[in-house]
Amino acid sequence: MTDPEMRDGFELSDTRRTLPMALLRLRELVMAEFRPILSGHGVTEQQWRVMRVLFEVDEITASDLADRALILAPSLSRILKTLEARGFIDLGRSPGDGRRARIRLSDTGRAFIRSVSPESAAVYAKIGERIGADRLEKLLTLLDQANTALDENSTK
Amino acid sequence: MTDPEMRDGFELSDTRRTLPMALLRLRELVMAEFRPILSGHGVTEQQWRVMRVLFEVDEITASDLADRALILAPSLSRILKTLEARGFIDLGRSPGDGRRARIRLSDTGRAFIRSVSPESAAVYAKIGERIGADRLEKLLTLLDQANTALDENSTK
DNA sequence: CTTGAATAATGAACATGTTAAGTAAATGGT
DNA sequence: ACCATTTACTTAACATGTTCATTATTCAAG
Repeated sequence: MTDPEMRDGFELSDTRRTLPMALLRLRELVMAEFRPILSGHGVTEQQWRVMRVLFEVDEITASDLADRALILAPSLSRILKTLEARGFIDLGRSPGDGRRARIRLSDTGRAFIRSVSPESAAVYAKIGERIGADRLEKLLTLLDQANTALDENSTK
Repeated sequence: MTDPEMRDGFELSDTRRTLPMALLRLRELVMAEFRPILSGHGVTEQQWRVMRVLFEVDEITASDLADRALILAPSLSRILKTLEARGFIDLGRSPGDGRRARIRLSDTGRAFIRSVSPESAAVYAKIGERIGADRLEKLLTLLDQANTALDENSTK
């Protein structure tokens, strides 16, 4: 414990009620439900995220993929190698710009997503029920608003 | 893109509006503000989290510390070694139970926390302003409620 | 057309996440 | 007292996070 008398306005908040911890805690609880499914199919959470994005876009650059999957470029490089080795994706180069990678989900990868989707969607639905549909909606909205608020005066 | 006609009630949500992604995205934005401070003082986010908890409890077990800092036991083992090598913590064994570790923040560690606290608290306050005080409160409350909802029928 | 700066991706090094296996100390029955 | 089980922690192995350096292209002057 800290001395209760030294209150100068710059104390740290209780670790149990800070935004970063609250976000991390909930995320861990949610992912604890998904992880068994994914590992049961032999993919990590991040590999799944990458393929999910690819499932939505048909073709994308590494930078854009990294942005949308919330994965740093160096991590993505490694993940793409793994996914290509498994035949889940096709890697190429952008015709117009030789620096850019062109990434696509293969038919195998697409079939894989489809095969895991029902389980994943079912778990997500169950989570939604436990939290409560309207509460979840409010939460997503607030998260989105906070996101926008912090993203504005960013370095971009 | 997926065929729009195959809607069987088990489709995946748009990756940009799922709870795990929203939580991760906001967390990354928040931590992006803190990371420069912490790395400027030579500690990682996780090391800081561990020391923050130790700052609050004076003495704790490895398991309990792992729970409160949201760090898995194997990671914690490594982190504790690092922190001990820097002289930030004192490691011992519980007198009553030889299996349990007894972990305490050293005076050096305590002084370190105090020296970084003002910057950390200032950043947290700035984030609170950007998001809005009442919105942040609502967010923390919702996060806590969702947390409780998912934690109840857990395996414990 | 050449060269220096910017961009996209990768490689390297170390810290952490994640799961499984291993070790040592307590616990509960017999 | 003995022994199988449980508990608390540690190691190991591999994937990812994080920062910095490097390579390959492209771009932008000049």
